[in-house]
Amino acid sequence: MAKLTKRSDDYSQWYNELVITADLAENSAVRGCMVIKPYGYAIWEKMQQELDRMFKETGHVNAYFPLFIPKSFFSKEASHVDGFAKECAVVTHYRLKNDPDGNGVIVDPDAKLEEELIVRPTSETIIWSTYKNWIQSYRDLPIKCNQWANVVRWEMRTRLFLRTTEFLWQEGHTAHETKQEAIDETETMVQVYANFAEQFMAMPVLQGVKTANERFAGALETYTIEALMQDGKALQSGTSHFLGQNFAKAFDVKFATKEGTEEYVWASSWGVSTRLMGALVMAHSDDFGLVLPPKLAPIQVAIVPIYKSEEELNKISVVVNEIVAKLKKRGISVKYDNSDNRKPGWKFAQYELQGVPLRLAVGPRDIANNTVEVARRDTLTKEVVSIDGVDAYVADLLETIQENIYKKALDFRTENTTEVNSYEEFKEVLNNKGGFVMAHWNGSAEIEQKIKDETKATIRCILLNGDKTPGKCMVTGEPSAQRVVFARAY
RNA sequence: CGGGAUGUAGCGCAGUCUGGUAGCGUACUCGUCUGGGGGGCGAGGGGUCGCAAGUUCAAAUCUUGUCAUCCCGACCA
Repeated sequence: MAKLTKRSDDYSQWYNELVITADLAENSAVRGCMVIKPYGYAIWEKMQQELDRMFKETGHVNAYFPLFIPKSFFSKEASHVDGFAKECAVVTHYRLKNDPDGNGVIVDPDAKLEEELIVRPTSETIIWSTYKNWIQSYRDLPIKCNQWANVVRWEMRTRLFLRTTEFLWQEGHTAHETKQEAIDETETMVQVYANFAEQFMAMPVLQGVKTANERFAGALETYTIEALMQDGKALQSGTSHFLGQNFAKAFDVKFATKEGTEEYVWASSWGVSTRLMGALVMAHSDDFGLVLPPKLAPIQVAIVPIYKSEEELNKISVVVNEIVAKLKKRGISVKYDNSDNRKPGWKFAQYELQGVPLRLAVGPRDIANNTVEVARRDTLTKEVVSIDGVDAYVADLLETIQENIYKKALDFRTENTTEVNSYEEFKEVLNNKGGFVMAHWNGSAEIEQKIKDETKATIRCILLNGDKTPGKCMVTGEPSAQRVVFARAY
């Protein structure tokens, strides 16, 4: 297998090669759609597992809504249509037939649907048309549903995990009695995402709200978590939307209050997608391959035996099997790779490429000395330690690695966050350094657009708990309430 | 949808200009020596050259058409 392109040579090629060679995903026969391979899917499953647990802890339940949405539902919320209309796949027919000219099958023109169906790009409309039937009184509220699903957005250009035509995600949709309750829910969920990103992905994120330009189609407020990739570009990694009463009004969802009056329901929606896989890859990995945080690694420890003869392997296996049993007892996922069709050197390189946090090697020398060689993926360092107590050692080390890669990412972000006070300085930092640029802005959509047109940088968010010192807009000199976060983004 | 490029073995590519036996690397199969960082040697299997028409004694190579993919731009989680 050839060496990866270096990040410094071509970051985007490095990413593409890494996703494929680490066996996470590949392009499929369908344009813009990917095949998530077992190793990549195993990481996604671990993400799902943790997120699902966090959703349930915060009072949510899972449900499932249809893939298809009647076209008429879509037109009910005006800004929502505007946002998604350009990227919707549409089902127009329900039957094929044999081509009378003998060229395989064709769409049967007699099987045209009376009402065309949209393949969901997101499910607000189908869900709110359903919630209408579920909600009569305040006693029916709140409703806090999540669904794990696939969605389709017909993108022009796609990249594995970062932007694909079909992708997997979860979408939470909640209905509340009061405005404040819906806002609280929106904020709770962006906090859940931030906790997940930091504690499990070891990826520091900024929390903030989007400007009107960047807001979700149909939302009154969009909260976001923004992560910084190693090439200095930002990646929106999760969003949580306060939808106000927009969808309740569009679908006529009202409830009877305690006082006997009738009110529209307040709503939120929130989601993260397989894009998180892209974030995970770009946050930690290096020129040797993937670096996975132990908490999300499908294999936390790989053990490679080094032997000449079969009897030597048997001796090693006895010792290794004990180690495996002890590690499993601690809940550590371990793979003893005693396959004989690859050489140790090949296995070392392979586990490195796939980001396995720890690799143990056991050979005749170790058997003689009662030792094992422990290699860390994050630092690429090796140590020889005693087999006695190796399980405790490994358990500690996995925690250390989790912390270390988080710290490394956090240091990187700190180094690549720059305050600027003039538009000149702003452009200079963007072009020469990248990263998050903290600058004052007058709050107008026009200036935001002008900056985007001139520099390709967008406002990633307005920090929830950032520095609130006022200043002057870097472009117009007008008053600004606080600095906002700019960056070039994926 | 605009600009650029590419379709030849599972993968990566050469061969195309100048038409004449289908090639290389890697992967795969068998044997053997090996094994503490992507092994060595020997033997072997695998391709209607994207598809369709045309020119020619002869087309991967020339002509026309067509399909697909990738990269760069506008859209986006």
